[in-house]
Amino acid sequence: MGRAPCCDKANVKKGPWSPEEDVKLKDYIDKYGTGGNWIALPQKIGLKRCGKSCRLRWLNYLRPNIKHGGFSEEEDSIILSLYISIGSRWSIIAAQLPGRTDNDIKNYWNTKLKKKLLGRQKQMNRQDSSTDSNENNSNNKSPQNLSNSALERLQLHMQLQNLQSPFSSFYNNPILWPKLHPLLQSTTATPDQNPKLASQESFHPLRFNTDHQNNHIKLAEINTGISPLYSENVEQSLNPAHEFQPNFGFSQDLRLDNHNMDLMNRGGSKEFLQVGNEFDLTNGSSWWSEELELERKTTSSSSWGSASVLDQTTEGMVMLQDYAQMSYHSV
DNA sequence: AAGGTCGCCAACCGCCCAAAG
DNA sequence: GCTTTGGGCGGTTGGCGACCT
Repeated sequence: MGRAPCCDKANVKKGPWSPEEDVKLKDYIDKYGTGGNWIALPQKIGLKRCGKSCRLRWLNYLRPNIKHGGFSEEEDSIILSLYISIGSRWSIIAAQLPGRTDNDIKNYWNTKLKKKLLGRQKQMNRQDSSTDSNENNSNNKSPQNLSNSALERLQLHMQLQNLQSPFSSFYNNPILWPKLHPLLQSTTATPDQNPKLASQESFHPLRFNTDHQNNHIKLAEINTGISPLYSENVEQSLNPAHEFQPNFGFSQDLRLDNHNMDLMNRGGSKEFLQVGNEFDLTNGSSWWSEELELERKTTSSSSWGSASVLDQTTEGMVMLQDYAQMSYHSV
């Protein structure tokens, strides 16, 4: 036997909300709040709506300071980088974009942004194949080992690497970097504060060596500097890489950023940040493995399709390893 | 002008999870 | 420790307008 429905479906109105219904709901919540019980709310107001429907209407439309449409390129970048990093967790992504709802972002992604980016990818693939059709192209990894979701995210990531516009700011903005150790996402410095950093031509916080045969990722190098091109919200310069303390002694130089708190809360352990650390992606003990487990769990019913658990694990590993190589390999 | 197709987006559905009883 | 319940979430649907043939 299934769960009892949350409301009497027969006596509940469905479909678009009328302006009168909107006014009723908004006025009530403005005056009295939700009362912590959405299910009881419509009865109190005299609306023939399901409580969940009221909640959705409020959150997605009536709530103050909601923005609709007109996504900026910066917002595009944030959505994209977070999608690559965490997948379709729209509520988390929405939390990084004030005024945006998860529904809005989801719709925007599905109808516009994804097509925009994958369209560019196809265009580029065509160019690649016309100029170099016989050569093995690392961007065209065999798809049979990857789910659509994973493949899509890989494609988008590679897309990002190759695009100069409109996401050229992506690699200059640590906040937008995908799935780094969270503490490393939140720090900033200017070239004049740290000339050493200013001389860097490019910057990647972590570099990994990957061992495909043994399913390991090894942290080969940590660069505690920051992109010299990124100078927003400057707080202080960072220790150069050689001052990095293996026991994580630099933690006080790093700033937690409320904007990124969600990601940080999900984030990794201090042990992650030690050169030479190896991560066996199959044993469930590392940050990567936790991410992988989360990935597997949250996508098991949809994105991974009907693949077996073993396949899913392998698939996730392939993705993470390739991801580490592509994202963090030194230049 | 009319019918068909496509794209967008508000809203619904059903599942999961945590809190309450 | 269990069942029930409501909130939250992501996937999907359906209506509608714009565009195409």
